[in-house]
Amino acid sequence: MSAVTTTNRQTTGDRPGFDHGQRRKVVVESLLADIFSGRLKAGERLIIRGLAERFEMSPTPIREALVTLEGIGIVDIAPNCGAVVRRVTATDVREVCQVRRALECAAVKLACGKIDPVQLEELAEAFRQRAAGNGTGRQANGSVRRAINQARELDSRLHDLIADSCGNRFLSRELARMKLLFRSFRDVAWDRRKDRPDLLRLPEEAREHLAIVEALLAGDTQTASRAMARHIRSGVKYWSRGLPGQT
Amino acid sequence: MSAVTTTNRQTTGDRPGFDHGQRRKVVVESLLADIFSGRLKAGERLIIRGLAERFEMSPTPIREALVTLEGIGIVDIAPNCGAVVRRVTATDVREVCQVRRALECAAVKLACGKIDPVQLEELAEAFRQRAAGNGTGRQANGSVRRAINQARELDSRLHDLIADSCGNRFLSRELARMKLLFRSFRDVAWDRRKDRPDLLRLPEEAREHLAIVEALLAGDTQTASRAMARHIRSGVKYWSRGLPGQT
DNA sequence: CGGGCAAGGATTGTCGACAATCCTCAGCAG
DNA sequence: CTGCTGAGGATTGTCGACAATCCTTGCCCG
Repeated sequence: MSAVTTTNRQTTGDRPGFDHGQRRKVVVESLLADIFSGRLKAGERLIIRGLAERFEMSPTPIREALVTLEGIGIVDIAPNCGAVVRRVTATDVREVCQVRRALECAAVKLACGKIDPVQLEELAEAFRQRAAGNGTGRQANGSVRRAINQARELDSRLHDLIADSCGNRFLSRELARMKLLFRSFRDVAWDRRKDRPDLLRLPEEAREHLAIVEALLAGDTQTASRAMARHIRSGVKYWSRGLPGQT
Repeated sequence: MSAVTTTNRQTTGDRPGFDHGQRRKVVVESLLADIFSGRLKAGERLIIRGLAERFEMSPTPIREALVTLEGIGIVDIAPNCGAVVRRVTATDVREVCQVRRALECAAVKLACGKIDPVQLEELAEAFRQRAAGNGTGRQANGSVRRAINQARELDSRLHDLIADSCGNRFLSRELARMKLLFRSFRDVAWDRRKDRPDLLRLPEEAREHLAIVEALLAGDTQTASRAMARHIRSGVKYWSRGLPGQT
């Protein structure tokens, strides 16, 4: 009955002790993958016994994994009521984006001048190609999907590059945590608007990215930070559109 | 043998089911208190069985509490090796402070104009009294302790007021999480330098706080943010002094 | 005398059973 | 027909025992 009665079979129980001390981790990662891939949707209940059967292990490590997910902020656990994939509201998106903006701007400032120019130039070239906005809205469906996936890929590469180069592991970890939340936001938004994907956003986003990369190449801290702020602010508008207004 | 064989007796096991569904929370809060009060020190091992006996409950909720603490970032869990109170290095302090600075500045900008002026004026008055620096270094020991506690109290009040007034619950929660880390940093620093407490820091800190409050009263976003940045930057110097250099 | 090795103890990680709690829904009074 | 009540089932939370793993210590061999 659950949405996750898929063909996934976790072969953790092959021989006893195989994953000893790693079970929690396995479950956390698998559930994250389920959430981001859309197999688990916001608001869905995570029933321990079911998960225990699916992962072929006892409820204990499952519970611990849910506690971990609660710490990440992607799941809510109500005492005696169980865990629920967090439901995302427009307010949530706005709030998290404000925090993300502060952190990404800090990261981009720190990273400025520390990033390998070759990689930056590579990204810049990719963004330049997409910034023109050629081919908007008259492609085949598969092509659209691919374009979006490529855009996501590039987005990830840029933000990861900045996070990894900022020289602050704690900040990098926080951004990674936030990225998890974002991916679920993004997927929710995508899901709600899959009938009319906002293709105009793609070249716009590429231009925003390009502005960041060029500022980084020029070593202009101020401009890079402002470009990042603009980029994230425009992301908020896109992601929060069509979401329920309040908690 | 443990440092926490104190007189604390947790009366959770009075009658079965009293704390049903709340045990993890109880343990988390109690352990946090132990860490911040110095009863548990950085590097100390958290042995499940011992904690289970102390809290009069089974190992399961204890383990879950440790997983929660790991998520907060105050404890490290190595698979099959157990949980250890995180050892803080100067690099850690610097890194966390950079993140905190970004968030606190964002919060103070958001909160500007939204805070009750009466409470601000109250705080301002308290800081003005302390900013003069009267009575530095020639007080009785108990008086010194009290002065420090009052300073901490005021510090908490200001930062909490800002966090609560910024209108962003997510940001507020992140700041609260970070505050937990900070309290442990602060206490570690205090512990390492208890022989020569840096009393000069107190009036300096009061002046920094005062600058923030006055900017908030004036509704000057820019100035408030800059004052906050300065305040946190000078905190880093104080806290990271005397800590081990690297991980 | 130093280094590798194995047995032992200590500790963690997992399990399945049971108690406590919440939710649903049928039955009944108003 | 509506609202309350309470029994039943489903689910969570807790427990104590056991298996797996790691660390220490003492021994043996080179």
